[in-house]
Amino acid sequence: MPASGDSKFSVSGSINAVAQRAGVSIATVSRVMNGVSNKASPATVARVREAIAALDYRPTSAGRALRQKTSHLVAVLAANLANPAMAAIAASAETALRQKGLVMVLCDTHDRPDLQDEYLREMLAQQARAIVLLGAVDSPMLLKVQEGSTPLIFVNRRNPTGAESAFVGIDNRRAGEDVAHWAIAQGLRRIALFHAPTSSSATRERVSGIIAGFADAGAALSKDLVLSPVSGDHLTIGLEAARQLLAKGEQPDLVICTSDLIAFGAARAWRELRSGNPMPRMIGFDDSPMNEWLAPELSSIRIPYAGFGEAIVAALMEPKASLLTILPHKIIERGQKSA
Amino acid sequence: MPASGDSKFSVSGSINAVAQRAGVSIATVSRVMNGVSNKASPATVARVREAIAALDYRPTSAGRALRQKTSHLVAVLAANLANPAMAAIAASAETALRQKGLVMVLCDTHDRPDLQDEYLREMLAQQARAIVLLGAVDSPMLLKVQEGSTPLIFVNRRNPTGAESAFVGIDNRRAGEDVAHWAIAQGLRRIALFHAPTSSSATRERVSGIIAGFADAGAALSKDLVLSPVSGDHLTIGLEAARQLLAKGEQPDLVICTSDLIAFGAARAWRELRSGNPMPRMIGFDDSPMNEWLAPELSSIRIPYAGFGEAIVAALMEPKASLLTILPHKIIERGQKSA
DNA sequence: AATGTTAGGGAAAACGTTTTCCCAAGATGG
DNA sequence: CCATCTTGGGAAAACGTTTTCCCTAACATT
Repeated sequence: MPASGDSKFSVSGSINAVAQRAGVSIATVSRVMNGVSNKASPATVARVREAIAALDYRPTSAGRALRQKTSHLVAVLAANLANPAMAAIAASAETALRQKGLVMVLCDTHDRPDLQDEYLREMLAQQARAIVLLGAVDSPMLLKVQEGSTPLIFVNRRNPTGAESAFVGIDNRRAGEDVAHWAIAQGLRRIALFHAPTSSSATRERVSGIIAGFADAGAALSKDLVLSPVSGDHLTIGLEAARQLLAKGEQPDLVICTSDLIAFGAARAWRELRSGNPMPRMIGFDDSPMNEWLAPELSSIRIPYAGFGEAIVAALMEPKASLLTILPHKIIERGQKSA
Repeated sequence: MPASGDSKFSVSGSINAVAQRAGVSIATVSRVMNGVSNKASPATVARVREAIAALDYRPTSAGRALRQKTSHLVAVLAANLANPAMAAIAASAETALRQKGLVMVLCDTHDRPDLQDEYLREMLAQQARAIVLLGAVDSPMLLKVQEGSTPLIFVNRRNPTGAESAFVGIDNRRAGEDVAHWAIAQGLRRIALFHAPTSSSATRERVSGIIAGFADAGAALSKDLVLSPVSGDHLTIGLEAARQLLAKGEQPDLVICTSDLIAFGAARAWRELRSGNPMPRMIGFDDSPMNEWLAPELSSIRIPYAGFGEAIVAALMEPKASLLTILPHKIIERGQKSA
């Protein structure tokens, strides 16, 4: 039994210093830290706590990770950090994870399968506690990872491999229908739809919801007002689509865009056109946090960013309880000529 | 000497599997991976490489971190991820780090000392290779950390503790002067200045540059057009400042804002004012990537986001060579009534 | 009084790497 | 032909935790 004062020399591992100061073994220190309740008397716990505080000790994560075969890292692989909506979701996730003592590692896959795979590999090597895919894309490693034991959580876009996986997001199909019904209720008749590639389930569901919504109301969309230019980012898609539409001499009452970024791009096309065509009303999806400040004319389907963090954490903690978390969306109307 | 085929049972540690397959010891596998050149014959290297590829092996980072007392993680503590400019810098950093085999851990300190400290602690525990402070705030842990051996890199804002540290950013003072000279050259006379709290060195330097620039030209700024409301985020600062100005019945030719976010907030005040006051010309700092699409009337000092990543990595690799990295800025003019 | 049972806590193994010693055999130099 | 390097590579220590055993006392139960 070491007397509580005999610290002739300190042994390696900072936990040793704590143990020495508290006059206990490192096993006890570890147990106190991890809240193993039935293995230490209140007095011992107090002594250890004091020592931890006094030495400002925090266990080195490598040692822990090595032993437990898992780290405190939670990987968030985002498809596009330049999208303020994704950044907002990431920020919310980070706060929620932090409260559980987890650390977010944020990566930008740029929607590229190869980069996503690279990150998946790396995060497996890091023994990430879980991997959150904020806009996943189909990729070879994704298949392998879901065979492993690392929890996978899909946010916004569903698992592109088709397997059933934890999902957090809004009901995109329903949101699409809501937009259609709203447009009809507003008396808007000539409707254009600009959308991203349908490889993303979110876009696919939104588009089908919109089309179905109009069809149900007997006001089917005109095919040649539905545009989906192949192009890199959403901003450019919007710009391109708008140019194509304008080139046809069309002037819709409402432009529906499957993301706010597409709407931003489209708006630019009308703005740059000095020929006096008025900008049509527009509605997007996501309601980027900046909209309130920068896009006063853009209506949007607001997704509850702030809620994503909690939902992700819940999906992580209760893998089975919440396989599917559908958050509520709502239409934010802006730019009415008269209210 | 194990025959290359005798894998009766696999030993723990995936590196063992590789070693067995290649018919060498784990030491050799490790050496091959880490490029210790003089310790393996070309034939052996080839066999090991083959085994690594075949087994899709990647060393577990915990083992490595434990032994080497450092990880591949580079922490980036950002003051505000909702600011698209910061997000862009983070994205650039991530790409650059990735290319060096490093992994970025991105955290949002919300400009709060307590959160910054919490993250600093955590990243020390993670044995982060380096800590990048993208907008640091003064905090107790910061003092301690700089006594340690973990490299600290300050981006945008200089080390608030006053100690000399690696810095990456633009010449804010000079940028401020440039804005003043540009305004004068444009013939703009009645100038308002909205700025954030001067606790940030970036803001401080910008403000002093602006004031000096006007003073040098014999056109000193009028004190009561310089506004700096105390308020949480920059958007609100801008909104508040504009409202205060409008309440005074002032209508400036140009509003200079020390960040684009402030300008966004200010613009909103004018927009919401239905009394017909035309929106003055505005110029901000940072030139958020979205400006090109969303803020066609806002001029701005563009900082080269894309260059930050490389600069940060350089500061990391050559600690002494590049203690101070000053990147070039440039004025982006927008919203001239006639060009 | 003998026998569980439980609370409290220590010793040591285990986790997967990297790296320090070692060592054998061939090459080189005298 | 002996001594000395060099080259190639293995055995084992070390890194800082967590966790599995183990042990001792004290207490409760027959």
